[in-house]
Amino acid sequence: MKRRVRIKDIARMANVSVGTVDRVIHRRGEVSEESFRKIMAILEKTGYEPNLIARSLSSGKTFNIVVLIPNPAQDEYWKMAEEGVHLAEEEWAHHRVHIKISHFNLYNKGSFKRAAQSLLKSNPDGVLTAPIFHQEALDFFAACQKKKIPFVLFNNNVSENVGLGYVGQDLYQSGQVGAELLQIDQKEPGTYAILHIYDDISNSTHLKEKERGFKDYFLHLNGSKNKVTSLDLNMGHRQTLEKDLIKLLREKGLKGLLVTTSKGASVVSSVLEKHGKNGIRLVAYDLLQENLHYLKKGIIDFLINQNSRRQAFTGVAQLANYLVFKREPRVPYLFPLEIITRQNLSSYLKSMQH
Amino acid sequence: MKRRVRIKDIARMANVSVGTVDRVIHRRGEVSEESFRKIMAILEKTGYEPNLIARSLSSGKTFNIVVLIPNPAQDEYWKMAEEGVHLAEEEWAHHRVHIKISHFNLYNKGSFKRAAQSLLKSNPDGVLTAPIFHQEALDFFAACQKKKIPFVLFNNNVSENVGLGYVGQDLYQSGQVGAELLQIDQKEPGTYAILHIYDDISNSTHLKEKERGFKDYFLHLNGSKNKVTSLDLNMGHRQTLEKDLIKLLREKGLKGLLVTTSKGASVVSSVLEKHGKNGIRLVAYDLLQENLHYLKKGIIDFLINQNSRRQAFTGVAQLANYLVFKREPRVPYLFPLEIITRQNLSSYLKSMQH
DNA sequence: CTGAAAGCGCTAACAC
DNA sequence: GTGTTAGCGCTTTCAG
Repeated sequence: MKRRVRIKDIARMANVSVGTVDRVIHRRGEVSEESFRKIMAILEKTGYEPNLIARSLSSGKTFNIVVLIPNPAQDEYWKMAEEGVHLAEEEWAHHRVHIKISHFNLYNKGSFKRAAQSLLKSNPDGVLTAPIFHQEALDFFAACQKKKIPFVLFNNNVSENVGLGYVGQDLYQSGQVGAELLQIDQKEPGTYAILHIYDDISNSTHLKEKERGFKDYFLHLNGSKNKVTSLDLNMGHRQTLEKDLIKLLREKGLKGLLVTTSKGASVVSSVLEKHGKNGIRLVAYDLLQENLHYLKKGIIDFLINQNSRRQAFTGVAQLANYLVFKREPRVPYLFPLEIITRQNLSSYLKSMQH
Repeated sequence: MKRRVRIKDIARMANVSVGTVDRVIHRRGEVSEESFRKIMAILEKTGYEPNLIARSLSSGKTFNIVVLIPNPAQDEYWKMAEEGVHLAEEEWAHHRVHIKISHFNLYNKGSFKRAAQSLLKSNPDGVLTAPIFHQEALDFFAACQKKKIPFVLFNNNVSENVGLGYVGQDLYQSGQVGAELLQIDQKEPGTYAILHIYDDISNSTHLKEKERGFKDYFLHLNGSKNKVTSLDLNMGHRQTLEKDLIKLLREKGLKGLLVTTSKGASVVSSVLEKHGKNGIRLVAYDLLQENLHYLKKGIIDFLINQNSRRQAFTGVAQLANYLVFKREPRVPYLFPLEIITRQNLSSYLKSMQH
């Protein structure tokens, strides 16, 4: 059980001081050609690996990370994300990583812009955010770049991502999985709908990504004669929403619905429950309380778990690893598309306790 | 951004030295009533949290963990488990945790006993193992207890578990999920079979747990007129195996098969492929190469991912956390029952790269 | 009972 | 260019 080689060991072997070794390890220059070569050789030969724990302890740096996410009071999904941030906060506190959470209104681009503005003023060492508003996010990222503030995205990606990375699911594939779950074992062709249900305004560039996957799935299904539609519904106008929904449900041959927003599932579920399920399959997103309720009841057939909690946790970890240990995140950090049924639900709930 | 309070701060506030503070923190005694009280009060008030990183760095202790698992050459499932161990090894090396892997023959109780014996002689600080052989495992655990060696189980639990904890899935529930996946959207009652397929000998107390869940699922299905059977097949006798299998496949009304061993899936798949799938649903375990092949081909309909890699990784982590940071593992550490389909498979493969 | 001091492995400021 | 040294926060030994 031979111990790891330390800087001190390298120094002795090279007949130099630890200071010099440190300089070549960090390529800080001010080292003679000769020493550099010799030390590098020994580093190689011994397979030196720095003790990152000691490094972080000694460096004495502190880091401020800002997490910019929707207000958790508006949405259980974002509440779970915030929990993940708090978990990460505890974990990284030992490394002097401090986290500040900044909220914006999920349905108000202006609030995002304002929050982003004041965030920039505080000159954080890193930023984690969910780029819900496409254009506004791009502007923000440009500002971050100018100020050389590293940033990580989660929940949804933007194709122009120039940050440190993305943590989350492949939304296109997510749409495909949703489609598959609706279509499994359906013998007859029929109608399948993808529903975007939001509050107030649509901010849905990333929901369209799910829609693409959804539609492509049916397109590539060999010889399928299915009809595929999409529908945008506003939770703000509950009356119209229900009317539109019921109209859809009445359509003959309707086989399945995929609801893209985690919040929208309960609305659809309640209507479907009143109207009668009639074998119409329903797939939705995330382990929100209401969704669990309808899953257990059999109104929702499958949930796809986006795990905002772990996404946020991982997002912070990516950033902190970069700052503290200079570990460049491998991009993107893709999450599995977890399928939740009535039977495996409890195993997911239990595993979330960790 | 006020910094965390350190031992040094506490000491100053209490007008004592850091040594004394350390003594009360660790209840090492040799401290006057008065000092103890005063320091405790300050500890409380300031909400002192030790810096575990610094603690581990300073303590200078090294730990030897032995991982006792089946030979990875025998089985891809165990190969993945070993990968997880290696990952954990890297991660914990900074904390002076050394890991030694010891193999036994998956089909030979004697080899387990021997490996366990010699393991005990090395007096490790902790043990992680998969208790494949029930009775032998119990004997081994008793020995560990006597020598006060903490141990963690993974892959399958034993009800008499007196160790530090269990890392893995709930096998009873696993059987239920398997049953559900076979039964989803089946309109007519029919026959469902659970197959235990092993090499040489059966070591299957834990497979029976899956069987219990499987059977109970159908039992509790309201008003179901399904027939449920179980079958033990020996891969060593390929001829008999195929004959028995084909006999089963010919049974009228056969709707679905659950294969409990990850290795068995490919055998059943190949037979099913030759014989014709005829709408017989097949559910199996784990992301083995061959299983992926048959999943993509549509022979296997669903896989349940046991994630031996992450199980082993987590098992080591539980043990290391206990040894290094004295963190008592919350028991048991249950893993989700992940459902893999053709569409979400790639998301799992990608997410495994982390 | 208590304090002082050395040291874990590494960084960084400061001499020479 | 290079070596020395003082920490980072905590543990542990050794005087007293």
